[in-house]
Amino acid sequence: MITEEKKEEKNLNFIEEIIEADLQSGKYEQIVTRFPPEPNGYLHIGHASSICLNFGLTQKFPGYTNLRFDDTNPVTEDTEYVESIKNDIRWMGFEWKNELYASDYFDTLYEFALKFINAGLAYVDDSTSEEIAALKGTPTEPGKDSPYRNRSIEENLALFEQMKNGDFPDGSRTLRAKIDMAHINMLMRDPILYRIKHAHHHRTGNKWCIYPMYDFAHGQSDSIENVTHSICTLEFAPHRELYDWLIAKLEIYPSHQYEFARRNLNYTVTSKRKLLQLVQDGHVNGWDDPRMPTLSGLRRRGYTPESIRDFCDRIGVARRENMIDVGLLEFCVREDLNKKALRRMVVLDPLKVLITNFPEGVIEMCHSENNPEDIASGMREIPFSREIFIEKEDFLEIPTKKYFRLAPGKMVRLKGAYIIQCDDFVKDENGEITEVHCSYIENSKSGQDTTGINVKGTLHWVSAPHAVSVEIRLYDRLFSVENVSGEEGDFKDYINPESLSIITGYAEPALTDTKPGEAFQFLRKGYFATDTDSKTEKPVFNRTVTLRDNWAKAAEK
RNA sequence: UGGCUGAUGGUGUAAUGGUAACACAGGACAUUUUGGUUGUCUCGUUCAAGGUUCGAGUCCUUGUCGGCCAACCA
Repeated sequence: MITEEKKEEKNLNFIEEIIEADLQSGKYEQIVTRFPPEPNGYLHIGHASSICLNFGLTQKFPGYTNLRFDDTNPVTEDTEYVESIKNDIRWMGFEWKNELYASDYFDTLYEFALKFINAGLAYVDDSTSEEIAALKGTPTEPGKDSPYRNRSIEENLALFEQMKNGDFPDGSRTLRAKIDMAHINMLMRDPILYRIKHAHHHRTGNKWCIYPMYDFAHGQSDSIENVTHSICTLEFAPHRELYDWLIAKLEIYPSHQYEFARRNLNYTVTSKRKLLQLVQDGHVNGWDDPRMPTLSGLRRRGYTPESIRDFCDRIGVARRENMIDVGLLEFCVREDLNKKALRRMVVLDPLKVLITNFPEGVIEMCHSENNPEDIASGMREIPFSREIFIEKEDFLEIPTKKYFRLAPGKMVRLKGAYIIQCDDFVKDENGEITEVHCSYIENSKSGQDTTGINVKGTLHWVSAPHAVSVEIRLYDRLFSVENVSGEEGDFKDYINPESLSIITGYAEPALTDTKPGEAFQFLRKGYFATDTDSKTEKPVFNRTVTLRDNWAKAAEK
């Protein structure tokens, strides 16, 4: 027990190690982190890592986590996204201390800009974006000073005031920091601090027509909020130098930035730009399409927050490039659902079976456990009759070796009911098997079997007259290649055309009592979740994930 | 010809100068009224070359390979 605890404490990721050291040295008594989404899209599985990291840190160490919307670009942002983001974070099981917005600081940020101008550290540049780019240089060549770089403080003040007042059109002027056009770090070559955008902002409305850039808003917001550990992804590492420089020159609270590698999942994309395109071009049915790697899509698909948190724990946090197998995500949801999901029998591809020695018109009730992993979930009744459906793939005219399902002369157990033996089958003119004739073995009923017969196969089934038709949506991976962004050309060329197929299934009556979001295991078929489209008269289910299938694996070889 | 950053089984993550480990994936067996679950076993790893050291995945040097950096995006 003691060694186990010790081990758990010892296995810290690199950020936790930094925090542990900061706490131990007395640098901080508590930590403050923040989750800083831009409200320009829905949260996806990659964000889940960041959420678990930022919120998890302040569960593990003293302190708290804020939610801060990084809303400095009004043209792409919207309250719809704000709401979905808040909803998704709560669904994941986390609660923020303060709900904050970078736009709350626009006045302060404007003051900061003035301070910079007065200190001779910022200037208004009349150059076009092309001119700015041309003078910027390249990673190997230094840039050149803008002709507007040495305006007087008074002129800069006046011009910036006019920018704020809306005297200039979009793109005509910017406010730039005066740092060093020859700096080895491109981001330090007089970065743009403010730009003109005559656009309506989702929170400040039309109050502003100039908006701060990320670099002049993010670190400043961190500082205003006394964020101790500002955690972001690796591509922001070069920004850190600017982050620190701005805070130092402003002489404000020194937050510190730490970067970790974003988590990449194979067979999927996690770029808001690409996800937006999938939605807008109609390749999927919205942000919450169950094929989407968005949290709302995963939720609708049937993934549980527990399984996603477990996934994030397992993949950990590091600084190296990675490509995580979606198989791990699937493992996590199976493990969670195995404990929770009620078992139901649903035939997806029916084949009629006639129990020839079972009396016509008789209905016999069978019983089966709702979940063998959870005795408390109880039992349910299942009607049995002379005519049932089994899965087409569960009968073979000529069985292959090691096939222990139904075949002429063979016996199988019907789950929760009788052992049956196949006596005969019927083919249509196309050679298609349309019906199988069996006889049930007396005294072999589940729970009161006195026959001593041992069968290898157990099949799921449903009584034909009692079968309820339900809509079932089967999903496959959205992309057919492992590393979508590693491929040439348009990523949409790699969309899997068979990512969705809709079929009708035949369910036992107990399944009809369901509400959207509920999870079931369809015996031998997989985990399914009731869809938001589901109605009492027409239930709809999404396949979350199939069961592990060793037989299918063996059959492939 | 630049800067920053990284490299441990197929994948992801540990090992903080002292026996390279855990999980997933793969394979085998057992159990099983779900070919599920569970259990047992198994496979396989330090980018390379030098150096320091009694001892190097870890420290040093050089090299190789990967990622990121020239949006009025974040």
